[in-house]
Amino acid sequence: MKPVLTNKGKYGLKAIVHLARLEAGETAQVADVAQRNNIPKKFLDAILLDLRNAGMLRSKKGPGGGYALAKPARSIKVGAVIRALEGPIAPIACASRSAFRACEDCGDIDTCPVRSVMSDVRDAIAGIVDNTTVADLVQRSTARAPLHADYAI
Amino acid sequence: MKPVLTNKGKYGLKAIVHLARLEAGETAQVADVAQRNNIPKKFLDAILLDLRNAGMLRSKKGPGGGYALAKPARSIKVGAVIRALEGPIAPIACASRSAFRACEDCGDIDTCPVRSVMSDVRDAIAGIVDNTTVADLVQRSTARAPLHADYAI
DNA sequence: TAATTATCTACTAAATATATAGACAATTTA
DNA sequence: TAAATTGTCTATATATTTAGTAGATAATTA
Repeated sequence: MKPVLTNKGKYGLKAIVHLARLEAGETAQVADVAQRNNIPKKFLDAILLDLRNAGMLRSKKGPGGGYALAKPARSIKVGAVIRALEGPIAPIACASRSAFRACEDCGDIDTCPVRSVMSDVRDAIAGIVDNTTVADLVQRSTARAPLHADYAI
Repeated sequence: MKPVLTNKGKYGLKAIVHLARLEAGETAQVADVAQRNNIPKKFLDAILLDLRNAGMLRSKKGPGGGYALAKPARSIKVGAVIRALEGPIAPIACASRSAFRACEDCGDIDTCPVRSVMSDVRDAIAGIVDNTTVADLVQRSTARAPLHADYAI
């Protein structure tokens, strides 16, 4: 298995977490997001545009402009970000729900053992990415203490 | 996400299921496995060699030779086949157990939200592929009736 | 010895990932 | 209105990976 999550997806997730940390009404510029996260600026341009076109971000041109979330971080699923930037999450097209396509070498799709196990994998991946939100990522990246730290002082 | 399971892995799984269906002591030749599964013969050569070197198959040269499983199908995990042919299953190197590698752009690996969620994804994938054996695949590809068909005649 | 079958090395072509360059459009502020 | 700023769009370039092919070599059997 080669890069399932490419740099594009990784950069996009890092950037949207960055934006989710902004105060309400605040915007961040691409150059700043790029620098703070070690992302090539021009590459990030295209990534943020994809996320904007997917409805997750809003943008504003000109001085004082920049990017911000278009909706609450808790309503943006990690799976949506990944699908917008990388396409379907299924390990193989014949196991995809959103972009199903039969293999040319496959005789009977209903009894294909590869498709069977890869469908299970697809569901397992979706179970994680569609039940984790950008807000969850913000919380994880902020919390440096172990879980249940609220029991401590 | 691009091809997580490439043709190499798909062909390898199909081939090992083919071999798992053989009678005990029987072997199959590469040309036959290739033809029956619509796999390019030369490509399959390299794939079976990898699986052999990983200890899952045994081979014999000359007339009457061929390939066979080196151990019971129920002891060969799908995850082992995939790892042998495609490398680590983690979606990103920083979330891999067997081939961990930090991202160059990552500041603090312990609080990286991308690594956190991708580690969950890795565990979810492993939960499937390391709990499914080649014997399971044989069973699935044979059973055409719905589950619990044993209640029917 | 001849036929068969796996094994090994090298190479090619196509697709994908990872950017970079530069013009253009919108907005703000002086 | 002019100038600076910032996002948007199109095109191009390079490196890596995938997917496969070609051909020689080694082992085994009949």
